[in-house]
Amino acid sequence: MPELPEVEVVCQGLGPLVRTRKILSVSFSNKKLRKPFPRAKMYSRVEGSFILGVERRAKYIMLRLTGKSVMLFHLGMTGKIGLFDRDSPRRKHDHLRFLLDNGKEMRFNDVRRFGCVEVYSEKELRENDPFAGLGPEPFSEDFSADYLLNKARGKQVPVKSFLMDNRVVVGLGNIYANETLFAACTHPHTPVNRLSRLDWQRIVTKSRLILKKAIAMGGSTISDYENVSGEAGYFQLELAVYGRQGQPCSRCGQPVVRSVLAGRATFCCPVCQK
DNA sequence: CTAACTCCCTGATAGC
DNA sequence: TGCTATCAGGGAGTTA
Repeated sequence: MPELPEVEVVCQGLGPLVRTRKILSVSFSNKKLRKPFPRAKMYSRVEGSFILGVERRAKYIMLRLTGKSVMLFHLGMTGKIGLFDRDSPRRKHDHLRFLLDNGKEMRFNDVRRFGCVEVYSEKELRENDPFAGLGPEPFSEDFSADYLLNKARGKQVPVKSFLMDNRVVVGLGNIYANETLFAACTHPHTPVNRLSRLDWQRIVTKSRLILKKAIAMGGSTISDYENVSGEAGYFQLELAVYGRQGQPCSRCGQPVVRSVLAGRATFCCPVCQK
């Protein structure tokens, strides 16, 4: 489900709903997510704490808590966070429930269980940074044509796989990597060492444009993404190539072609993207 | 080292 | 109706 725009929309929606709220108790399902629940830390660091704020880093949702604690959520492919009345019926695949001091419950639901939840103290965060090794945020100055040109030196990975690599840049997943390359007129299979500084500049500019627009439109709902209020996004209506194999390219009318790159569905217009 | 492949898991959909 | 195969927004780990 969620790439940078979807995670950003969730964070923006969640913040006002939970900021200043106290977490009274935590409940777990009997199935583990990608990693086992950090139960001990949930009881010692999360229960009884207040939520100070919600931020996004890469595709993580970060809740800052009193007591110098941080709780991280990763939505994986099908993770969802929502606010519900404490007595409302639980849904299938609700794996975590946080009872708040206003009668609401924050619930983490994840069908495929590729998501995860972690709890850190600020000290642990500094000493054992879970974000170490991640590349820059797409909207940061560090994400530049020069940076990419340098990072790509001597590598032959296809540019689409490169953009989806967290160590290169965070937040771009399969949808937005495909869309960025279409907008930048760059073929997804191009080995990265063949791209010029100008090519990279186009990629930087277009990726930011697309991510920004996707955030403004509430993200892309392909099958089941929804924001904290259970609403779908609209950016899927704007997708130029993702999922559109056989349909005419919006620029030249030739059919969009689907291929597979590193096991991921890849879409491009072989005429417009060189 | 790089790049490709495999696996984690459930559910929707297509084809027989 | 029901079976089987394929595919899905991510990412970590293994293999050649």
